[in-house]
Amino acid sequence: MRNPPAVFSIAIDLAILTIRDDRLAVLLIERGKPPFAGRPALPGGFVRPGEDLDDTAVRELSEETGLDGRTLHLEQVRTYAAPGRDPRGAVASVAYLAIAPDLPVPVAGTDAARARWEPVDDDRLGRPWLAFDHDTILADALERARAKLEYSPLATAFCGETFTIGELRAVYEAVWQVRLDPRNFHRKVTGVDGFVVPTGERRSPPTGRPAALYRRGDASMLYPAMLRPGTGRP
Amino acid sequence: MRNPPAVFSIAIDLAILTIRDDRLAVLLIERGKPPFAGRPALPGGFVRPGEDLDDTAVRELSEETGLDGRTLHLEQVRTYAAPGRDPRGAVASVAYLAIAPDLPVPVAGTDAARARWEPVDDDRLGRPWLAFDHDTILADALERARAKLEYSPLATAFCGETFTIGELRAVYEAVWQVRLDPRNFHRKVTGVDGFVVPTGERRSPPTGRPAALYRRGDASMLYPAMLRPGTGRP
DNA sequence: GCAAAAGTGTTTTGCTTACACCCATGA
DNA sequence: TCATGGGTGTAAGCAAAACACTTTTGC
Repeated sequence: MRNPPAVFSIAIDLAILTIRDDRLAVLLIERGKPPFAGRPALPGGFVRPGEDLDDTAVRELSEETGLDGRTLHLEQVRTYAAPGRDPRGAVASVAYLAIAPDLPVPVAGTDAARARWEPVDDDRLGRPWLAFDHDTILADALERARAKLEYSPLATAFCGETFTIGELRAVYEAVWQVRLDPRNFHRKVTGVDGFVVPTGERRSPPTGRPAALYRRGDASMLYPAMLRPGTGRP
Repeated sequence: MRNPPAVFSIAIDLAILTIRDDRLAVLLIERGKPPFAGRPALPGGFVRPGEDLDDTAVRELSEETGLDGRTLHLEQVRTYAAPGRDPRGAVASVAYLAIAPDLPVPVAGTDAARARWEPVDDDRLGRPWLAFDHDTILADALERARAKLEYSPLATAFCGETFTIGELRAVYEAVWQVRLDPRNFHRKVTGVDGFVVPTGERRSPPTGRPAALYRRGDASMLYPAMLRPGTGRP
């Protein structure tokens, strides 16, 4: 054939996000060998024969963090295959976004010793940081998460089984990097049909009135949407 | 290595959408050889060595339709790599969504003889239709287009350089498969900052008052958004 | 004049915002 | 009783939906 197809390995790279200390954090590993030895990178690994992409994502999530990808939110973001993006050769990367509740610490696992949570902020994303093109991948995954908070119940994936409205608000504030009015937020969230349902339980904060506990409802889309402030005009 | 990476060819498959006779249409080719010989399929082809995914998409678009991908809207949707999705072996497919103005007919090109526009409706998408997993790919690409009409000026990509508000409304109606109130639509569209700008010209329809012509503005996001009706509650 | 499409005005209803205010708890 | 976060009330402003109405063309 005059124009033979290129041949690729396909890697899955995971942007695993959580909220720690009210700040957005991403799980990174320190690369042990070249290329980019010693540099932080998104965890990931190669698709094996007979595996679908989602399977690889679940497996890598488990191997790198001990997290169970079948119970976590996990979604494909996009694919990167620019020539030269991986010095080792033709490697396409399929990026996945994963959302985890606040965890004690990266759990034991094959590669967990090299893993750590790192805070993410717009400042850090503006400067070169991660190995390969992982800065771009992280930025794209984060933008996906930011957008999906608006019209999907994704924010609940950052929370445990039950959560308070205040915790849910902390998720929105950390991911969007904005301050939201607690009073309006409360009304908005509880007014969206199927977003959260009260459990009847309460939880006492360190100080202050106990907050009602909620669990995730069955809505897959939010209506009305939780629109980001500032997306509008000046 | 105990778990060697799988090796893939990567294909680009294009969901090229346009509006013809006020109906949404997709460009399909008839497959000439097995697998799926004689079945309709999305146009596409393999990534070549040294090519980035976007480059392949632009090249294939040109080869199959004569369209210039550099002037058209073209965006990656997602990647499919389920084992067995291509009987020929390990082929991953990166789906692209392309939007074209109404064209006379698929233009001459390498494979253009096999290409044709086919109307798309929800009815047809419900039944098996295309080769490979292209039904799924088309459905995902279409949903992407439907969603982006809400918050981006994507609809203008279906129109020529200049267009009337009525033509723009026809785009929304065809893609969303709904009827929109012409009067409210007019006000909404012209009220969105940077969506459309008047050229000062007019165009006479077969019958009726001449409509003002507009061209695309410089907004990249719409505010307020053009929300789909019916997404809400009953 | 008539049909057809363009475009404006008006009213109702619902969501967002801003902010005052009350509630329940630990120290 | 005070600080702190939880939660409700209210009013202004904007946007969407529904629909009456006027404008401007071809025939």
